[in-house]
Amino acid sequence: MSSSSTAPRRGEKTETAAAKPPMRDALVAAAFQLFLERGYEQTTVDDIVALAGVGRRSFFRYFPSKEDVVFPDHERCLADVTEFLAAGDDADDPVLRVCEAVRLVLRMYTENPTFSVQRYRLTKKVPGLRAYELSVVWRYERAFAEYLRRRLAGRRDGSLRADVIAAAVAAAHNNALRSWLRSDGKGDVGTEMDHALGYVQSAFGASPTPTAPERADDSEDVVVLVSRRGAPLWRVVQEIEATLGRDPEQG
Amino acid sequence: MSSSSTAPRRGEKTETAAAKPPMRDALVAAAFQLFLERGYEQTTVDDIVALAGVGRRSFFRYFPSKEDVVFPDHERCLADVTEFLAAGDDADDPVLRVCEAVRLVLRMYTENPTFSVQRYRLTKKVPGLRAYELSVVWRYERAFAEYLRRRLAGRRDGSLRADVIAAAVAAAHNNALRSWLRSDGKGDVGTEMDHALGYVQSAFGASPTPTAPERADDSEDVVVLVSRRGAPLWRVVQEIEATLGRDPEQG
DNA sequence: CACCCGCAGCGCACTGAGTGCCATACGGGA
DNA sequence: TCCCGTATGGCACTCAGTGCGCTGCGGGTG
Repeated sequence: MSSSSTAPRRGEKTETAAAKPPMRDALVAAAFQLFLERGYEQTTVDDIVALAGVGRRSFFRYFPSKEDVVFPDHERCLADVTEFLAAGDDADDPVLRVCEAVRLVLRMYTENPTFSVQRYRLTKKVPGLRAYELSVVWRYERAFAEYLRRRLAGRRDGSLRADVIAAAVAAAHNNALRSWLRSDGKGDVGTEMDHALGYVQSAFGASPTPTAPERADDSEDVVVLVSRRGAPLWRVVQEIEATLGRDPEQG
Repeated sequence: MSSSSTAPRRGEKTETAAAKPPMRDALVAAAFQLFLERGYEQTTVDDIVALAGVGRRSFFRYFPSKEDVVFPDHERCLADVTEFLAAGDDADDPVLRVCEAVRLVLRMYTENPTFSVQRYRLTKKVPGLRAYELSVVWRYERAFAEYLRRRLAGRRDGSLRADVIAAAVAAAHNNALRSWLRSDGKGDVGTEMDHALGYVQSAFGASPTPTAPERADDSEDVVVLVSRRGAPLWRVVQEIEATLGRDPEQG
């Protein structure tokens, strides 16, 4: 399932090579085998440890709860995302930085398509797992929001913008990811993700292709604005600010 | 706490007036009393039913889980929101409709400020409750997204837009609500919520004050657009479409 | 070599949430 | 008076999760 697909039998000491934590992987493999053939709720932790040939207590040393075994790599991924955001340069666009960060999450899914699809089917059926996945996804969103809050600190509505943009990016990611998972991992997620994130960026006024400004010519910024009938002046101003993604008092 | 603040003693039959489900309210009151004085995890269901003077089995007849007693009115509110969205006219702006719907949720909080603030403090401290609240909030977001998906069906990126806008509206709501809850329920949530939702509307191209177009003069629509250096033509077109909130092939 | 120490896993017993089943009490209608 | 539907209480059970102490192994040190 995840790297080591066969559960090493108990008693084998120091496997030939690979698998740093054999026990952990064995538990994940055993758990998914049972989840897929009987269902999540019909599988007890005792069943899992019996199949894996380990003690019950060991399960809870590797996974704080039964739900955690379904998301064995999110903890690591969240750390990667946090680190990536912390290492960012203050020069680059915050929204783009978050969009790049969310691709790290996508990569975690695409690295193991069959595993991801199986998990998706599982979480779709079991309400408890859906709720748990929600709390997992929420932590990514919090990481995005906190990063944006730092970067937008001092700007008008910085906190609000941070929350909304983080939510929008996460939603776009989930939309593209779910579409890919529904199609059993076939198709080009990357392009779909780019498209979804491009929509978010356009909504929040970041240039859509910054890292590779396709066919950048030498034209200056052109300001055009859409105002509806009856929109008061302050709204027009706010619209410009929102589109520019910055406040008048700050560069 | 919620309507009936004192727990009716067991044995009293058919209270004088008010309180349709006395048992339910008594359980909520007893639960919060204990949660506040000992903490959530330090309170067992047995403690709650003992204080309320009812049988343990009755607790789980009214609340599917211990967590549910913390959010006693969300089920009703979710039904209200769903009904409100279903009853919508096809003429009005979908984004605005969702913004109105989210105000129903806000109202549920503001109807009982002290209760809401207490619950906020509780959920902030207890990770399990935060996770549960997440799944509750997620159901509102799903209701928004499904409504938007229906309304945006056929338009380009309809599903994507629905998800992203729903997430943005929910995030704006949460931002304003949390700010209000942090300040112990003081201050004008309504205005803050309007401001937050206005930001979302401006980002997704809805006119910010549609129900009351303040100072509507007779000016025609003016199209202005912000294009960055190097943005290709298709991006400019997409920007216009996004700002207008509709597709060229549709009205 | 003997000793000690730390780590990884194991076993056991316990708490507490959640469920199924049945008994009971109340109230209304035939 | 009997019957029946509903609301509640009580009991026993499963299972997730925890605390504690035991064991065995490997590695360092005298």
